[in-house]
Amino acid sequence: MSNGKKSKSVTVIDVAKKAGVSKSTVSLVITGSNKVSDKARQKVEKAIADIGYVYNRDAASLRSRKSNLVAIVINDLKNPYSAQLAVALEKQIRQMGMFSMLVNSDEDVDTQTSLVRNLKEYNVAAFIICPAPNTSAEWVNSLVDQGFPTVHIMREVAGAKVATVLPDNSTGTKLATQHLLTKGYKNIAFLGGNESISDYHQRLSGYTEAMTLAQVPLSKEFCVQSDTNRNGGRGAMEAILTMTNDLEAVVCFNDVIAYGAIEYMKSIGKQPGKDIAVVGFDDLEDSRLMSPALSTVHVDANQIAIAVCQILANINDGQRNKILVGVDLVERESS
Amino acid sequence: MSNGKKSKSVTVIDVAKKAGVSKSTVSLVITGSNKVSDKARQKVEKAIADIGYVYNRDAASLRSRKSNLVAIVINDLKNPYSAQLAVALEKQIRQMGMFSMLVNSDEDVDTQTSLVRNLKEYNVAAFIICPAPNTSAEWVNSLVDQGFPTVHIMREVAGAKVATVLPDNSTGTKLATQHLLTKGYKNIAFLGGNESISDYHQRLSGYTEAMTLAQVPLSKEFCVQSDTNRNGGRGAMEAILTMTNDLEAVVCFNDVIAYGAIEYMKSIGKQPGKDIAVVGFDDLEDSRLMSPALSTVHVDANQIAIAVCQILANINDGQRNKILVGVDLVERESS
DNA sequence: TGTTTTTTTTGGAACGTTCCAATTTTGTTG
DNA sequence: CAACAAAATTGGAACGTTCCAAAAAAAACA
Repeated sequence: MSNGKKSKSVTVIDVAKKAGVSKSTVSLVITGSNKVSDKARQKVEKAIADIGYVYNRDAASLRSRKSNLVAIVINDLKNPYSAQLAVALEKQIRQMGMFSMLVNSDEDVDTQTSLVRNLKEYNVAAFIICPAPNTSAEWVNSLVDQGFPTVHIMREVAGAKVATVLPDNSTGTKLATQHLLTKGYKNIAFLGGNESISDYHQRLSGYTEAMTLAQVPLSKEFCVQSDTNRNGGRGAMEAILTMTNDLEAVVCFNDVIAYGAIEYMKSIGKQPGKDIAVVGFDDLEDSRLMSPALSTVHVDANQIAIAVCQILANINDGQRNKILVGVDLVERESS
Repeated sequence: MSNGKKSKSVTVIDVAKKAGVSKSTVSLVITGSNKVSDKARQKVEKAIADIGYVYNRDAASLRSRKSNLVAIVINDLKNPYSAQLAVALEKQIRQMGMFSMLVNSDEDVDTQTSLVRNLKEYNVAAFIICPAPNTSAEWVNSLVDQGFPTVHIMREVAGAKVATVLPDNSTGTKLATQHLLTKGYKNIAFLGGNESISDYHQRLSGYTEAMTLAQVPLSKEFCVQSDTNRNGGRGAMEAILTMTNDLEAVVCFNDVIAYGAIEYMKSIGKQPGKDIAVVGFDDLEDSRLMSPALSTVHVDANQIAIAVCQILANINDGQRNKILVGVDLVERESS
């Protein structure tokens, strides 16, 4: 890519000449001002089309000190829920008249740091970040203090003074667990996830709360941590089934874990929903389509995106709220 | 997001003052020039750190007419293979010293048009596009003619004069089909996909070529088109199984289709790999992890990303090559 | 040391836009 | 139609950087 240098470009002055007006008028038309006559506007618009003019946002942004670029820093694009969320955010941001750019930290905090450093140089108007593990509160706070409007999603960073949008994790697993309890199961395990991410604690607490409320004794062996991928779910299910024969149901940290768990069950001839009930978390598209369809906690990505944009729209008020987005239990064949 | 306007910023001049040199020297340090003394460089670097200076790429890009932003326009981020590809591209682009921004057209050609129009305004150095269905050759050609280095990936646009990187689709399905033929199967169907995307034809042709070479008669009913998602695969398998009882094996348009097909098979008590052999295309991570593991055609996203970057690095030579990236058949339990 | 060569540093102009204050045009009113 | 108010238009300055040609400093040489 030798350099990416462009030859000389068509500017607002060329447009002005062609349209027989001043560059200022052209600028007013471009920025959609209402203090320009229809006649002038039409002349300018025609000239722009004729001459093949391309707006230069670098110049505009330099001069006006404004930007309509919103950066979305996703932790792991390969995760289907992250992708879904990214798409929802992109759509919502575009509806605000902003332009979104997506980057992927790949769960690596150094990559995240480097990405954000670069994005600052590009003069982004706001950051939407799903923080990588080990993101430090100091780093986040300094970003905010530098004046960059910032919203965290999905995960909390302890000690960070930043607006955050989360699904109501604990209510989700609580609903899931109560659903299983209502069906009469007592030996219910909590499967997968691991302590290094904030939502693990929240989801685990919903499970323990429901169990405690129902006065069902908790056992440590019934909480098996794992990597948050399919393999992790498979391994976690294997681990628990080697420990006990009485398992009746599992609440999984997320759908992908549930997929792995179900796979292991099937491989040893156990039927999900019959031999062992399974509930997931996220409600990925596949969960509805698979067979047996997976019961799961639905987290609406659009609602999260909307909440994020509401915060961004009012961020100058200095709000640093935490918004919990509601979740629903979706009962399907696996429970 | 009222506006995103920043207060007055620390500039290269402030750094110069602090370091006791001229702004030109600061600029040389920032851009990594080698014609600056170590002493000066150190002073500048210290000043930058002390004063909290942030490089303004808008100004730099305006003045230098260069950019190191590469736009990746993905057709459908929710598709797991697309996400994998996006991540691989991002990584490779970063290794070139460029910065990538990702946007999603969601298979909609109007969205794609609008995104690219915007990205031009942001002065991107290059476009990597996985074209949405119905992308017109004129549009692509005009983009290229305007001087924007452009590479298409995964899909061809008929008549477009643009560098393109594709997996060797026809070889992939040919290998898959020959593998099934070698196992002694004759009644082999081609499942899923649809004519509106260019790779469908290529993958179908690999299948027909292998069948023809082996002198196995082709039947039209054995090519069932479908949506390219899990549901589509399920429906396609159902459709073919209501037509015939003799089906021995299927070559699927991609892995996701294969997942749906397998799901339907299981739901009616047929075992993939035993009753009917199944081969996919893409080699998603799940294909290796699922049970039975899916035989499939492996398409290495990293290789595609590398090929794309090679083209970008030499694009000023006016190359508009088509690069076919090699594929491998991965034999697993499903066949 | 004086002279030449090489390396390093420098101030002003330029990139394409928006802002601003001032000017011109248009519209309104008595 | 004159006098004023409102609306529309305008040219120059500014945003923060890089480029360039020229000056200054350092190094090399006789």
